[in-house]
Amino acid sequence: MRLSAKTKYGVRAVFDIAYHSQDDPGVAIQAKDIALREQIPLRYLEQIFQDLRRAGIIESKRGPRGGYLLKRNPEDLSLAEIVGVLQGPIQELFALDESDAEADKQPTSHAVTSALWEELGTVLTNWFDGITLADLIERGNVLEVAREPASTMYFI
Amino acid sequence: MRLSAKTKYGVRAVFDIAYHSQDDPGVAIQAKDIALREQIPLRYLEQIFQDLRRAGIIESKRGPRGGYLLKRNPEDLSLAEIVGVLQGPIQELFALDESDAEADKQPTSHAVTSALWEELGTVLTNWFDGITLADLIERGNVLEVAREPASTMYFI
DNA sequence: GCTATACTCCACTAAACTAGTCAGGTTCCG
DNA sequence: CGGAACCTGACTAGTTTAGTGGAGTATAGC
Repeated sequence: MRLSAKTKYGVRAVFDIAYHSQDDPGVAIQAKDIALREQIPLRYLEQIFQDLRRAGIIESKRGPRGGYLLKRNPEDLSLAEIVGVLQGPIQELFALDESDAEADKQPTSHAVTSALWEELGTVLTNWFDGITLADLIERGNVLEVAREPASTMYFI
Repeated sequence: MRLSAKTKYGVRAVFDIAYHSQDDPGVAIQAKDIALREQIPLRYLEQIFQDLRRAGIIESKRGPRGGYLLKRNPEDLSLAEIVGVLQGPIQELFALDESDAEADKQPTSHAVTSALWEELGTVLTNWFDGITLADLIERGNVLEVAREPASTMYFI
């Protein structure tokens, strides 16, 4: 039940976009740069971005000076959404299968534990819902996380 | 990151022991009966019980009239311990690997997200810590979960 | 319009993990 | 001492994870 690398990468990547476009939200951040800064395999990162794009969390621009942008304001983007896209809905992480669920209507021990997992799902969902990208940006600012330049700048 | 079948089985199995030995905590509950009631493959259940026994959560009695017993009072046994044995420590579920952890000392985006996962781990740990077997027994009593007789009773 | 750049789509795979299964052994109650 | 019940460790089919790779498409800038 470990948190998957995909999710960790995804959250960090979205944070990276948000953090590096604080001043100018209109400029696209390139996957190449993100991969470099965040230590994520480029091809894998591209795959992750496809998921996030299809889910409407980011949008993409092709061609030279292309890249990725947040589709919404950081204040309106919760961790729950990002994690939900990359790992599946949080509430379902602890849910039972269909087959198990049927047995739960009778008062068996299933009824006790399934209620438990559902509560847990709710606790987690609320936690993830309560954290926005804006919160993460602020944390980054407080910690004075370096805002590294884009790789292309080195070659001007 | 789904909750594994092993954990779900394990929690239900321990609950089953606790629930069926409410009156007489000294009597051993047999794996065969638990497997039957809780719909768990017997051989797999035995494997789970070995983990729990080695972790000091339950103890076993061999031979005829053998079976499994809680090693502690239900009030002193938290969900955190059971889940911790079967899935690994809860705090580590969201933790990073060694390799990632090194990068976190510098103020990079890693520092932001790793702090996040640590907080999440703490939230979860606290939640699991706060639920004891005694709580589950009470829930079972409230729901009037049937206390089925041992299978051996059918053959007297 | 050409071309380099950057995203896009789809297929593939090695390694790890999950959810069991199986065979044979040990203990100990009656 | 027989058989009920737990004990130990190996084994495996199927799934998931964490990538890699190739070929294609859109576009900015000359």
